[in-house]
Amino acid sequence: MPAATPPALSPRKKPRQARAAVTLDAVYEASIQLLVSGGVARLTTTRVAERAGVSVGTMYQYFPHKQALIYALNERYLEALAIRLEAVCESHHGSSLGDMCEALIETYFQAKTERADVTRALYASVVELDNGALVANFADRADACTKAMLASASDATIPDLETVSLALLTTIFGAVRNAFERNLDAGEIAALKRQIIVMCRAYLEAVAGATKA
Amino acid sequence: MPAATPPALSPRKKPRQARAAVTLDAVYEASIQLLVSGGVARLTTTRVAERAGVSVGTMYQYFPHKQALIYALNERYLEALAIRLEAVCESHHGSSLGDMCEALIETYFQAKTERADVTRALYASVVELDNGALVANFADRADACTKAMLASASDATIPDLETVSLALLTTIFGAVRNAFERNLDAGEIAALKRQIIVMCRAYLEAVAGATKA
DNA sequence: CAAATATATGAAGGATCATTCAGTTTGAGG
DNA sequence: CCTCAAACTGAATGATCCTTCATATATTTG
Repeated sequence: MPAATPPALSPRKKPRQARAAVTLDAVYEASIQLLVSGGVARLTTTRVAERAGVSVGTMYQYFPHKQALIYALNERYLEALAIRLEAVCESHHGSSLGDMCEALIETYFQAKTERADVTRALYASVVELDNGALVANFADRADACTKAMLASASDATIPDLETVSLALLTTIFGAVRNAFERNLDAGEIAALKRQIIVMCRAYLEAVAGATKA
Repeated sequence: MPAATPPALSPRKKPRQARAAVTLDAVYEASIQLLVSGGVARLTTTRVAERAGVSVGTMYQYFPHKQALIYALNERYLEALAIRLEAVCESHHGSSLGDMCEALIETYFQAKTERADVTRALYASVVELDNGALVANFADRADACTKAMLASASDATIPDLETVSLALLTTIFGAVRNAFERNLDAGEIAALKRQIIVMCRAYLEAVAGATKA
């Protein structure tokens, strides 16, 4: 179930014709490019329209205001990210805790670093809006699929799944974010990723209850 | 050694008389209040001046532009935070790895949550400026004192101190940041803190080489 | 093909703000 | 008490930017 977008931030209308969809995509793409190249400061309605090759008025047919545009950008991004996480979690049902850890971390790091500039741009853009609902929805989905995965582990049972799952995700998400804040390069991030894997595995082993089989 | 503030962001002049110092403090205080109450959007030069009880012109005697003010706010905050981290690290030289972990995490969580509104406000304000130097300086200090502490552990020796220390701090800093993003309440944060302690201890044990004594 | 609907245009309105500077007040040193 | 520098004032300036709307064009439908 996709996030329940707050009415004040939801798009004005949906495109019904093909060219409208093209326009919308152009607007999204232009927005990302501007965010990447110059941060939130460069994201101007005029500039977005210009780069997208449409007029300002057109944008306002799809978004009631600039915030709604930024909101939509983040919504799309988080939706895609959530889908990837859900996919990897589901594909690892029944695995060992260690494999789950590794898969989860690899996937998240991969998703965040494969287009580092976009990641960075969106991290920054979030400040412009009330992202509570957005983050909450994403977090809920991530929590849910992670818990389901962990509960299906073949080698151990985890007590207090709720807490452990939260700690695990908070660590992974946070570590990546901090890595971006520190401006670590690709090599350093890769090294960090390996350490986080070691750390999370050690954590799960420490909290895992009765070892199966 | 305090950060080498980039010239473009450094204060215009330092106060020489007592009243000037009072003014500066009022400006800082007003800025924080505004940030807390309404986010970056409410941080207007006019509003800051008004709430601080001074005129706009006065502010511009101390800060070349608004960015410099925000920069100074974050600089002060990170300076205080770095000092606290350095203190706790130094006071735990010779302790066990487990105790170090706990102390570091307790201190950082405490520092960040005792005035959660301010923490949140500053997290958001950072987007307005090029905080690279600021973050880098803070990170270097945190890395340095953490490494020194870990190297002095009484119970074990850690190989690849550089990498391990980075992973440890990235995890702790990141987890806290993510907790704020998720809007966790005090109770949930406390629970998270306990898990992070368990996790980091398990990590250090996993990577610790030759156990001493 | 004609009416209805969807999409696009972009100049103009209106509001907000950062920043300046010419002039005033306050405090310190002699 | 007098002088000079430091500190302070706040209206005015200039620039930016979001948003609207009257109008025009394209597409679909009947």
